Amino acid sequence: MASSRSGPNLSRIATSLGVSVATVSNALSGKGRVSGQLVERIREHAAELGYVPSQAGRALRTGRSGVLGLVLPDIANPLFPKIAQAIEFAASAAGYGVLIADSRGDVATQTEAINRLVERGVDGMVIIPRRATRISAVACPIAVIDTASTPGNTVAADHWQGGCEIANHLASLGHRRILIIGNNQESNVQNDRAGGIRSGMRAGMHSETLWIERLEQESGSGCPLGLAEKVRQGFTAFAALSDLQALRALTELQQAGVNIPADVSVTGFDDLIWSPVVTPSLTTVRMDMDAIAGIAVSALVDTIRASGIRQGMLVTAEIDRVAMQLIVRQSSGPAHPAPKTSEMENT
Amino acid sequence: MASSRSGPNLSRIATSLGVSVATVSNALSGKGRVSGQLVERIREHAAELGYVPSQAGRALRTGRSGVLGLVLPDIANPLFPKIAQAIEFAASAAGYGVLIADSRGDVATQTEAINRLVERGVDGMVIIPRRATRISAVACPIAVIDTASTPGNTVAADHWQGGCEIANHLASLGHRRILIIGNNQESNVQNDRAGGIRSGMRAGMHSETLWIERLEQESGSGCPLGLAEKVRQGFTAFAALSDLQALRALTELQQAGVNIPADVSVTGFDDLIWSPVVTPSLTTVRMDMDAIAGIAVSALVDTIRASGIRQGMLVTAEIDRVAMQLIVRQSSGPAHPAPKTSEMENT
DNA sequence: CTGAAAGCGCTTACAG
DNA sequence: CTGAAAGCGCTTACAG
Repeated sequence: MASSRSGPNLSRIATSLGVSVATVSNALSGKGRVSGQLVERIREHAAELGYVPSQAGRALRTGRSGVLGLVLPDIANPLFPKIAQAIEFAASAAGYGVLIADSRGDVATQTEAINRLVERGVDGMVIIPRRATRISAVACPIAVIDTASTPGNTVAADHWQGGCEIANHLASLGHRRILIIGNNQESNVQNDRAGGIRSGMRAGMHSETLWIERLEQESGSGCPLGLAEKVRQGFTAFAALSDLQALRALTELQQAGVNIPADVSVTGFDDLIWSPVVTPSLTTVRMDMDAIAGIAVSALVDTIRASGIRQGMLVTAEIDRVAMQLIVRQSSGPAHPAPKTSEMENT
Repeated sequence: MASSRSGPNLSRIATSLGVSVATVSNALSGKGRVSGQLVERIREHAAELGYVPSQAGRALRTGRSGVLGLVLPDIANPLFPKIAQAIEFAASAAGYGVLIADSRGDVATQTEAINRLVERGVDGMVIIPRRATRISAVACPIAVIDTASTPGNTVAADHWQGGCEIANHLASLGHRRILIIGNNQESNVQNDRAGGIRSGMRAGMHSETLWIERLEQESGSGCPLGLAEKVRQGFTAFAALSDLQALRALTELQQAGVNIPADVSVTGFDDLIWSPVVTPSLTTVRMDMDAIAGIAVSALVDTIRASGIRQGMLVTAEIDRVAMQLIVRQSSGPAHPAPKTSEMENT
């Protein structure tokens, strides 16, 4: 039994037109020298027949599949829709398809996911590594999107600078005591963001950092963060390292009767889908995923086009960190010395 | 220039072992009759050499790419991570890769996205159609995931029954006046959910429905929903048709000083990532995406394996609607006749 | 400007 | 049990 393609192939077009397959191929790809008239006739006929070129044939011959892999070790990440959309868009514009692979949060399976993609013959891949995972040698060019501070990185949002934006914003509103709320202390991204916030603070400002995962290990998953107590201690700004944590903070504070932004300000990171929709809408910092995806994909594509040999190599880009942009919404406002702020002095 | 594969191929293994490629192929696939000893030697050697079979060669020969397409016309949808993860998992377990395609919300480009996948030679595809889009004939088997009430459907969550679950839950808590909050009236999914809620209400219960998109067309995007006013009118339960709208309702009510669940209950749909994390955590209804994806993918794979001819046909499954499961969390509680509920009588 | 031919890596009847 | 051979659809030097 042979292949079971339904549509016509080059050979069918060729015989039906009384020319050679080579000529048809050349006419369709615009490569070889074919007379204008013939080109037109061939293209017309191909369109009539509904010719769809076989990727398999082309891939086998050229050694290129025209497909890029996207490895997302944490597909449950709420940023995922934006990432996937941006990568798919950039890849599609460059003529590539996108094959996804997920390691379901398991660090061990990341390698397996990568191998599956290699077996499927991807020409290259975009990897967003889980936490501090280092990517070992892979049989194709790879672009890594992570924090700029991670070594072996192709492109990243400038999370540190994003943190600075938040700190500046809060400082200019008059906030002096900031509670940074992160999820996981091992995350490079979250660490950079927190570092940026701290480094962007002005003289006389004070910050503490609350890591939710650590707290939950002691107090159980979904436990309260005790933010009302922090308000009593004089914190007037809650700077979460992701919009998910910001949302958690926002609702916990609201439930405790704290008014946002009259009493305290809340900020997030990433401009996730709910940020503009909650009340009050969330001040946050956005990364330009389209720019990042565009840089990663074009670096990858350049390498693929240039190299005859498919090697395992980390691709680099000219611009390797993309600025984040502050989006001021209603959840942040001027700091008013709270009524109960008497304790502020003695800490 | 020939193909630029880096690794060894069947021929290399064959000559290096002094056997034929056919035998190597048979040994590796376990198909033809090869002596146990030889099989072992071949496998060992292949592993040593790090042999990775060429999908392109196999695809060209068999006419099967081993890849499934996933068409998501609205990749920004917050359900997307769950869908993509579930499909990828099911496909991967069945030995298939997943190629994603997005039409960026544009109805017109849906067809284009589908065509791109066909050109890449997918063996079949899973389509989650945008709104009420009908899928026209496609050159490969397709599985459609939508509402059960949509004609031409492979499998779906039973959104109607999910609505009933919500209505039952609220009824048993003593709620009588329910505000249903949806986004778009054109959505089949949202209509089914709303219909389920209405049909699940008991005698003496009353509901109204608020469509956000329509409201925003008049009052501008991001406008308040006026829920505090609804509370004054005696509504004690707010049943959103998605967790995103539930979140919007929850924060708007909290901001207005309404206590949840003491004063009113809020419920959602889909168990999105933030549902367990907000305060109070959100009562919602979950669909078993793994089950749905499993059914869609296996129906697809069965058809692909069975049919020699790659035709455009809608695949059907034995189970075509999967029950949704109520998850009771803290945002819903017993209805107390509110202090200002005097108006309840006269409406 | 056009065509004949080779070959990418694989699988599958078929012959031995 | 093992091998020789054909052929999937395409592209690309090369010859004419």
